[in-house]
This record gives sequence, structure tokens and C-alpha cells, in this order.
Amino acid sequence: MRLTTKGRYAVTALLDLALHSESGPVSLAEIAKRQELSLSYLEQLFVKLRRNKLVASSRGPGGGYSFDRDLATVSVAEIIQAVDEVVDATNCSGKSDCHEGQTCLTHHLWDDLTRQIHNFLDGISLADLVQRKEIQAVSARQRHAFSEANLEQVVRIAVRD
Amino acid sequence: MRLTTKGRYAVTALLDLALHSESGPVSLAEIAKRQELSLSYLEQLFVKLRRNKLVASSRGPGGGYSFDRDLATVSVAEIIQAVDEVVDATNCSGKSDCHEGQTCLTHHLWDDLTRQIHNFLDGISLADLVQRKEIQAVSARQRHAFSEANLEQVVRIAVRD
DNA sequence: ATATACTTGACCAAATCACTCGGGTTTAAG
DNA sequence: CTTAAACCCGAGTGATTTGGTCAAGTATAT
Repeated sequence: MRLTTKGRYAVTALLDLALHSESGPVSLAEIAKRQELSLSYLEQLFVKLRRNKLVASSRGPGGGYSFDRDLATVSVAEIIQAVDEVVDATNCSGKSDCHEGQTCLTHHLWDDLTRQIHNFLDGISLADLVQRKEIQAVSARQRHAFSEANLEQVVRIAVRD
Repeated sequence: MRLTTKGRYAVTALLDLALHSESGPVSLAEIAKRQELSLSYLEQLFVKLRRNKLVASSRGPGGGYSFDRDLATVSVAEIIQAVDEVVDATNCSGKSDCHEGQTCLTHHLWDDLTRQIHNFLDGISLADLVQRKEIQAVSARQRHAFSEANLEQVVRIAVRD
């Protein structure tokens, strides 16, 4: 069963991007600072996200990432799949060859669980998350901590290091 | 997110035990052979299962494991928890201190997912699994491969190695 | 020009996984 | 009362995965 920081970071980063994308592209340095994620690690994740057409990038000063698509069409399931391969609870990657080339005793159980998880994550879009009260509250708190004014300075210093 | 072979093996082994427990205790050697699991590994798992009062053991020749409780009261969630610690999709083990001591942007999402998974696995008991058509089919196939008659021999040879 | 920002690939330490090994101890059968 | 079946237990281990870092680019807005 694969659900690691890779998938979690990707969702967090894209949600941060969604919450700050009104005024043009957002740089990874900003996201890294706000969400306390490693910049180099984020870079790896965003390569995959871009290849999977979830985001578009623009280079050069003032560049960064922006969304390619409507937020309502981007599900959490798709994000995780983009960076993390498949969410699958079976031992055989769904191939049903878990016991001497045949289905093992509990294969159907794990298969059902996988479907359950996928349905849940597929039913939640970035647009949904942006609407959520709890998330708006957390975001507000983060805006307070990193007020728009000093964020640039913070990033500048961080990048210099 | 923790859902590894440990949890899967435990459920498979207990299901095998449930399917063969009419005639007294079942030895781990039998289960290991039938389900193609490592005996030493199973031993480790059953220590935990016994400590969590899911099974009872009887030592000596003719001994083995048997159920302590009604199969309808043993949920898959409990089995996994017994051997595998907690199934938890959050990064902070549910403690909500994922971002500088406070809730991270996506905490609620992973928390909901965890609840979702737990509810699903909690709603399925060993009694349910034993009833299932697909599982009965797999079990029948296994009985055919290891007919009751030659199983003893197979186990005897395996143990000798 | 030049600094900004994305792009890519190689590399790595620490942790975890899925076991094995080598010894026990208990107890029913012969 | 001996033997062997079965459980009991802790230490160790190779392979893999995780969660990154580092170095060296390329593209582009100013």
C-alpha cells in the first residue's frame, strides 16, 4: 500500500498553489517556504506533475507554476497517481497471481479496499479542498505568519543560503 | 500509511485458520504450507495475535492455534491493528502537529481518509469473509491441491528440511 | 548580461520490510 | 520417561524504499 510523503507533499503543494495563484505563476521557492517542504524535493515532484499535465511552468524571473486545468477537474487521486504510482492495497498489484499464480484467499478483500480508497480520493477535487472551512482557516493562519510583504524577503534569504 | 504484508498475512492466516478449525487446533506448519507463508514469520505474527487475545494456543504434539472468540466479533481492522500497529494516512500519526506544531493544509483530508479506511475494515469480520463465495471458491481449490490425505506428508517433509 | 527560475540526473543515509536463524520451553504420545 | 511436535522469542540481515541533497545545466524576463 503506497501512500507516502510523496503523495501527501504533492497534494499539499498543489493546494498551496491553488490558494495563491490569483496573481500569476507561483515559484516553488514560495511553496517550499510556506509549506516547509524541501525545494529540491518539490522540484522532483513537479517534474512529474508537469509531465502529467496537471500544471504548466513558466521560466525566468517572475515565472513559476500555474494550473493547466480547471481545479474542479483535478482530483486528489490523480495527483497521487502522478507522483506516487498507484494506490493499491493488494500484494500482487491487482494482477490476481498472489498465490501460486492464482488468486490468494484475501485478494478480493484488498481489491475492494483499493477500490474504496480510490473512489474516496477520486471524489475530492482541488476545488473542493479550496472551499473547505478548515483549509481556509489553516491558509489564513499561514498568510498571517508569512505576510505577503515579508514573504519576498524570507524567500530571498532562503534562496541565498 | 501502513498496510504491508504483515497485515495481509495475518488476515490470510486467520482466515485459513477459520476455514480449518472444525477439528481442533491448527498448527502453523499447516497454515504456512497451505498459504505459502514463511513459518518463522507466521510465528512472529501469531505471538502478537495471541497477546491481543485474537487466538489461543495449545502446545505440544497435536497442538496449534484456535479461536478465542466468535468469528463475527473479529474484524479485519482489529487483526491488522494487532500485528501492524495503526492504519493511519496522516503524516503526524493523527497528532495534528504536521506543520510547525500546528495542523498542515491537508491534515483533514488524510484524517478523513484514515477514518474511511478504518470504517471499511472495521465493518468486515472473519465470519463475513468465511461466508463469501469467492473465498469459498479459493478455499475449495486449495483443498483440492492439498487434499487432507497428503497434507500431513507434505508438512512432514517440509518440517524435516 | 545577468539573475531568476525551472530541469535533470546522480547520488546517498536512514529507515523499514520481509524475512531467516538459532536457540529455547511446554506438553502429548509412545 | 523419553522423544518429538509444536509453540515461543530475540537477534540479525539483505534488499528495498524513503526522503531527501548536490551539481550542473537550460530557458527567459528584465
